[in-house]
Amino acid sequence: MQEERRIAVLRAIVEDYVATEEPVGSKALVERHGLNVSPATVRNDMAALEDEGYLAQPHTSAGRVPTDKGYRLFVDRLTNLKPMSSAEKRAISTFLDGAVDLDDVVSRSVRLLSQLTRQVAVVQYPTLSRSTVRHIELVALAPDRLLVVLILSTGRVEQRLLELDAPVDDTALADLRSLVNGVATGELISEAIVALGTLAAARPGPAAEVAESLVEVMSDHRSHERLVVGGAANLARYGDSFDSAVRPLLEALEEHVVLLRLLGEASQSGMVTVRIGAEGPVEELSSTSVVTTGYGPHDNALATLGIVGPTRMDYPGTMAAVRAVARYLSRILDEG
Amino acid sequence: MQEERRIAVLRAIVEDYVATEEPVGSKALVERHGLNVSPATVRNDMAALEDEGYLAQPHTSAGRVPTDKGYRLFVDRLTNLKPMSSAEKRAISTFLDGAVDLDDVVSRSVRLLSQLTRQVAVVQYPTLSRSTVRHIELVALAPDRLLVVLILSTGRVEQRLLELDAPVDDTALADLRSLVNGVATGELISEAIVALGTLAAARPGPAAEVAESLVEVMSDHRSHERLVVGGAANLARYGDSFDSAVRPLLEALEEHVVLLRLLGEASQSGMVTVRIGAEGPVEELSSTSVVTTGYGPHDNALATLGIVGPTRMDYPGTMAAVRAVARYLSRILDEG
DNA sequence: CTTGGCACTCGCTGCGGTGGAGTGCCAGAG
DNA sequence: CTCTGGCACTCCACCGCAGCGAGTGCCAAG
Repeated sequence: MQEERRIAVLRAIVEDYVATEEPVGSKALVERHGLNVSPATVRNDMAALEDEGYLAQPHTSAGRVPTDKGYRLFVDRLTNLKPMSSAEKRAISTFLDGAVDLDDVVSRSVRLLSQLTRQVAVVQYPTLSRSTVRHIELVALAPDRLLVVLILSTGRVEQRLLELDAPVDDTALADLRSLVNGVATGELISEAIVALGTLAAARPGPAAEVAESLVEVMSDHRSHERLVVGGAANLARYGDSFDSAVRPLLEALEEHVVLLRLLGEASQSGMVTVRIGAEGPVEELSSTSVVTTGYGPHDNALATLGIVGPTRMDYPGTMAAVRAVARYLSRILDEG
Repeated sequence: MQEERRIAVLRAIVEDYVATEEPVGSKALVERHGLNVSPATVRNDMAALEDEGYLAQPHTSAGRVPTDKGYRLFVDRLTNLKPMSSAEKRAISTFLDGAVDLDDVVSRSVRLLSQLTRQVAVVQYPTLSRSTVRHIELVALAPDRLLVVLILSTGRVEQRLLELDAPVDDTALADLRSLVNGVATGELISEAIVALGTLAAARPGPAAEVAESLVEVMSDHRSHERLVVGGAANLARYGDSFDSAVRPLLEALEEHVVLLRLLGEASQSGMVTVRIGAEGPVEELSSTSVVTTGYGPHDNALATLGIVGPTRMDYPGTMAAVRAVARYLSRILDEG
């Protein structure tokens, strides 16, 4: 079956190229991998793969290099990911088990992920939109200044200062507190926003002010979608193609809005998504790949995590690492 | 006065080298700057400056390059910083005035500073240790689970979950709340820690637990000294000397502990501190300079901000930008 | 102390030649 | 129809070499 062998050749080329960073030729291929055919045969296959757009040569009479389409096929045909070694598994648990709060969990995850994959890691905070309101607290800093504190089921805490039009006394504050809690506690964020909106319309005065402030906090895009980036030092391994590749990437990493779009569509937990080169939505990052997956308690993905790296990367290993961290993280959120 | 001219020569070399990134020779020097002497004279001065360690040549028969010691002298002899253009001044105010809370102020400052200097900017959060306790709030998530919220005079809010040994009811909670607030509100963090410590010793039970938790939050190093980094994309301008210079720098930027040591000793607000090359405490960063200054309300420095960049940088401009941002930031904290 | 002159150093650039890895194609064998 | 060995060909990467030019150090004169 020559079709099957071609896939094997492609796989071998991808593996070699990822390992050596150099165009790979027919002779070296048959030697390093146990292909029981001659170099000439492999050459024919390579020519065919090139015609179909899976390979490219930097210049005539050089070895072949996978194209984005080639990586795509390689990833799609990937049957089983490189399993985590027991050392790696141990590293994951010792790394994450010591975390004390949500911030800590997230920042540890970023470090872990960037170390495991030796790439730039990105972890999004569990999104508000699918979590529920655990409690709302109002703290009087002055008679007409409130601190509005929103506590979510994920352990996330958001707060905001609110200047009231008129001062309120302690009993009025207690009433307010139980009012907004009665309306919002236990609800999904999306539902709480609606409920507080109607409350604001129905009860003008301080209640409306507080409710509006809460709605603002809940729908505030910035706090909605916070994320943490780590492992930028791994970019130093790019070496060549520096200004063209690293600079836009570094810029994108600081533009969290862009990053969020990058993580954007990655779906349910369990499924690892790979975006190769120009498949992504950010044109400056057309020479990088993004490996992401969703995570969250009870297998519904509250947020996304993943890595960004060169298209020439160890996909099986990276995908396995991303999946493993996401699973462990989900488990932790389950417990907390 | 030949001594004076030597300083002028050094200054001219530094300026040219910073601008061109290339070793500068005697002829180009007299042309570009209005030195009314011949190249030969300059050559003599350069040889003298090299003997004294202020200059170096990459190789025989190349131009001269300033040494760290040369930059040091240049900076010390700096009488007046490059004034901010009115456009820059406008940029600063429009950039910072829209900020809504402390997080926002800090992150905007980082962006601003990195854009003004085209270097990597670092801004430390106003330190807890010199700020005071504005309010403490206890929120019952469950009968035996409290959320302890600490609000500081800087607007900073810290929170922590606390599992109690025994459940407390609402009235007991109110008592606890007024107890800890009575002891700590209005105090400096350092004093509040002491007061809460004695409270914990005197009143075992839930009060002690709450007090200990608060002490922990207050002395927690991690929350103590948070900082934000921005403008890493500017590292792309390093171009050459890549792996040797950028990689350790990127690593240091993620190691906030290291960065804090770097900002460390920078003193009162108003004074801009410059650490050149190996003068700093981090040996991996011996080819970079750090320009920092303190900032905070009422001219006492709560925290430090600054930039990290190559020793070959525009010191007058950078120092002016750092000072300008720090002043503006201090003013904002004054008002808030 | 400054200046012009002069010999010298040495990195940078462009050039041709060579070696070798790799290819494409073809004819023959299974 | 597929695989294989052979062969001619193509280029890139590497090397050594020469010429150029910017820059220096030193010296003797103003």
